[in-house]
Amino acid sequence: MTASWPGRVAVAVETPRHTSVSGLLDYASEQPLAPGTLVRVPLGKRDVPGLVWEPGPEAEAAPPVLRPVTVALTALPPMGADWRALVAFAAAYYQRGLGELALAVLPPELRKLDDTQLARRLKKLAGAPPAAAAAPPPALPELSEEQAAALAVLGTPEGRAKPVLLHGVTGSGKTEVYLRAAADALARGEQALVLVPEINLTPQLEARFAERFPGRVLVSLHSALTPAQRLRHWLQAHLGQADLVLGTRLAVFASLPRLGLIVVDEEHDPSFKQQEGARYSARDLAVWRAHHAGVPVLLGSATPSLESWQRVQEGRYRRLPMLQRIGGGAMPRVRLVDMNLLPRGTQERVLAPQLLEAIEKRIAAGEQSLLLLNRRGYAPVLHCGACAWKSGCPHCSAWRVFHKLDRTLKCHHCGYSERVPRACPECGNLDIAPIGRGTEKLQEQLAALLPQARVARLDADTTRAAGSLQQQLAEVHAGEVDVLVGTQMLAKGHDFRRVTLVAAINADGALFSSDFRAPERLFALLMQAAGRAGRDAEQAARSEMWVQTWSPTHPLFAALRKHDYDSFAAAQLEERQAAGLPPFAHLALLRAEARTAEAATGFLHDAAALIDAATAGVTIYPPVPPFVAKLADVERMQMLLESPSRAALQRTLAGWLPQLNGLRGAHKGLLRWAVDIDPLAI
DNA sequence: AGCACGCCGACT
DNA sequence: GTCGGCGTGCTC
Repeated sequence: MTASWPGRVAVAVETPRHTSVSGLLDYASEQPLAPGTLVRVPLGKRDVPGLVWEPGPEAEAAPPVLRPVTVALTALPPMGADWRALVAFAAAYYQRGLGELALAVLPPELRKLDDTQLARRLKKLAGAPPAAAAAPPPALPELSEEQAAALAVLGTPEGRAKPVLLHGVTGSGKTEVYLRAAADALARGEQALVLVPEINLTPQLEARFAERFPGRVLVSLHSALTPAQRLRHWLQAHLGQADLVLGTRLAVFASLPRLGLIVVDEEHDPSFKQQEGARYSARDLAVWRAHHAGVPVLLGSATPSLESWQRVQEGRYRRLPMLQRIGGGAMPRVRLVDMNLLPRGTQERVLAPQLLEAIEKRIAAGEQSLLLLNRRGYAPVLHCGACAWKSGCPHCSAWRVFHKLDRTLKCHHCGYSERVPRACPECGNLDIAPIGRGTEKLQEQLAALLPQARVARLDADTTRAAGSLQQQLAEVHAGEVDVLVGTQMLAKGHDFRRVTLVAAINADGALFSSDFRAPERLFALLMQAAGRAGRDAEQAARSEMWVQTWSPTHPLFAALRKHDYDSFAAAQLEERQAAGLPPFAHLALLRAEARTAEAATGFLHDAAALIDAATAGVTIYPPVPPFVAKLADVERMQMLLESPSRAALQRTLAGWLPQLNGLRGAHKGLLRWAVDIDPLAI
């Protein structure tokens, strides 16, 4: 709490919200400091970074004596009012400390510099020429009817008054619409912000923007940049030098003094939700930011999130359909393989014979096949036939995965890794066997089944080294690969011209998950995967999407066959409404971590007891363990809160979370807790 | 979250 | 005799 006072400034300081010290702290300052100024202030024995903020409501008891601001970094232009509003909104909505969030979304390098170092960097940036001599503007491709129609709508003020959902199938040319919309913003002298779900997707989009806008300053913002690059790009955006900012979810917090357009590509992608710390949704914040700044926001997807889809139904978003592929190519034909019909004992070992045959035909024709299996490693678990030992992780409630190439057992959750034992560690039996299969094994099997083919694998293990993803993709593009095996990272965005067959090897996993969003995610993934085939219109007619499934009668597959997102979405929304789930209800998840499950559960129970659920208009569910209950020797439990009213849920949380502090002492072994607003997985 | 203070076990 | 374990408390 703080009051306006001569010589006094309110500062948002990096302190977690669940401590008594939260919100704004007061400091003395001789010179008046504008809100948004970066400062360092004393806190206890430390010097911590902070941001000057506008004073909050009057405090009844101001501290008797104020400590002075240590230093103000006045070389850096203060963070603007729009940026502060965004951060303040996000902190309140996601229930985090203002200063904690504000400083977490600034480039980490910024806090290390003093004012003179900062001034030097800024001077260097100001001196840099604004990009090389303008290359000739490229010839613009002719627009399809749907692209032209979408742009016509976007060109009118009414068309931009609401968030726009660009519902475009893979290959329909959404990117061209982004480019034209960005061109409009640039022509108005404004900046465009383009968000993509994954770092992997930035280079190709960056290339297209760079080609289209020669002479304009384009910067990227994502966590794979070096600290110095990230600071430089961030500063270029903050100073208004960058015209185009392209980045992953963290870029939604970029400081953009001339913001004129926000694009969220693949808006349905779960990667837009931060899964640690402040668990914000960059897509939702993008919509808020655009609305607050009065600029258009463009959400693009072939399979929109049901949240966005429902908003279209309610008339809050405008949908612009783009359902034709450029060049008139058809979507690939979907072929289901009923795994129940395969001979017993063969299902786990090989692909369905008809799929194998189809792949062989592609190889003979010089075309490529893409096989998706969402499991890294050779086998998800090792098993001893004699004593039933399995390769569990000693630190997590999960199996350690057998990686054959480097002969290790690796936990994909905590990273614990050991050499594969020669014999069962329990009983000494030499006959320990892998169960199930991952991408390594699939690649091995394919190589044996298709000795004439060049079989490559692309997953997080093969792309660990910097640049290796781009290099492997280049090999695929160059036609040096016949069959490409990989995880879902293959399904996203990459434009494979020679691929005419895509197969999901084990599509079902998600269907049996307890997560209510599993069908939505699976449908999106399969549609996206299908979009990888037949990007070349000439081949589109012959291209196929194969799905191996144990539940061929699931309605999801019927919709997939027809590439019918609309009916799938309608059916899902009906189920969600009946069950009182998002987007018809709002969720928050309180997660607790402790030495023992009992401590975590006890804390959650006590926390629940603080709320009068009936009066609050909120339903509180009993604590349950998450999918991986123990992670790195920490036991975890979570408790779901649900309300049909977002406001009621927000009100409850705001009053409740500060009280949880007082519960800490009563639960021995409780390590920490956190709330996740609008959780994606429950 | 840091970083202190503070009170009990095995080491040079 | 100290070094150090982490419990509890404070930070404008």
